Amino acid sequence: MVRLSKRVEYGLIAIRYIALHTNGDVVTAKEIADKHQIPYELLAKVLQRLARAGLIASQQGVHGGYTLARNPNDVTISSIINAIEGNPPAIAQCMTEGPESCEVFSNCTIKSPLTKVQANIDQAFKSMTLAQIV
Amino acid sequence: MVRLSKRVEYGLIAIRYIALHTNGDVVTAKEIADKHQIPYELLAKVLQRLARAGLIASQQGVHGGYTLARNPNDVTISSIINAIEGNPPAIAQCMTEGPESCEVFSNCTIKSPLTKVQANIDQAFKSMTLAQIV
DNA sequence: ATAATTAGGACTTTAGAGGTCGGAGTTTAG
DNA sequence: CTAAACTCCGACCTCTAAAGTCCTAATTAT
Repeated sequence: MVRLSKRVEYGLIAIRYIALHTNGDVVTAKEIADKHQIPYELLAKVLQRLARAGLIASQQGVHGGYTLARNPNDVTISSIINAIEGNPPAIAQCMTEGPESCEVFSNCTIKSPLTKVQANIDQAFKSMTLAQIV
Repeated sequence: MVRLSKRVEYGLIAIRYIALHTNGDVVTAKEIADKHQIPYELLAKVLQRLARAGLIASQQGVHGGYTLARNPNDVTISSIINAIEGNPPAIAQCMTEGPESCEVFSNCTIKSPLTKVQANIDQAFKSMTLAQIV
């Protein structure tokens, strides 16, 4: 419960690695997968999402790979998760998908306190940047 | 991702309801299930766990049911989750089950930052009590 | 041309959450 | 002393979403 997905774990490991190795050179998906023993195919897709979100820059073709696209201080953990998952981390469905997604919304007596807990958690993810984890 | 389980949602709704209705009378599992339209069987088990953990008191037999066993100020959201799930909410496996549970632990480059995020989240769950959600 | 890379859709597998069932133990009422 | 209304609890089924795999482009340096 309240676990981060593997995709997010892999994404964090990967973007950290890229941040540490962006010195002119690009980093390939294969390299990251090998070094950390994580499934290449899955990692590749995570990297693609990070690229689409503009957090990392991709270069195709031979000698292609990834580099960091932003200042590590400007990349929050929250934005990384958002790029990978498509929505921010939420402890309840109605917090990502709105009230109407919850069939018992009107019977739900705990949304208000949960919203506060959610705000705390949001803060935890937003207050940490890539710069702090390299 | 990072969702609370239904069991925890039901547990929170239930213990809140019990807290609100503990005036000499007991509250039955059926009553809570009906009022909130949640599956009776599942709720029953959640209540049993809360009882075993000493958060609520159960009385068996006809006219049996549940009452609150502690002062609402002494019951944290964290302790409720713990009672229901068996372990505290953790964003990564190695945080509940220890380093050896993670087969890539030595390759994991993000445990230290994640531990900090985890601490924040723990705090969010510990700092809110049942008294605050009734 | 070809080899190395990213891009991305479709598919299969797996684990765990959610839910159900059946039966046993406990207590009060009649 | 029996029946009814409860809690208790393990075993089981089901369903979904996460995790992982596979296949086929598109791109680019050599």
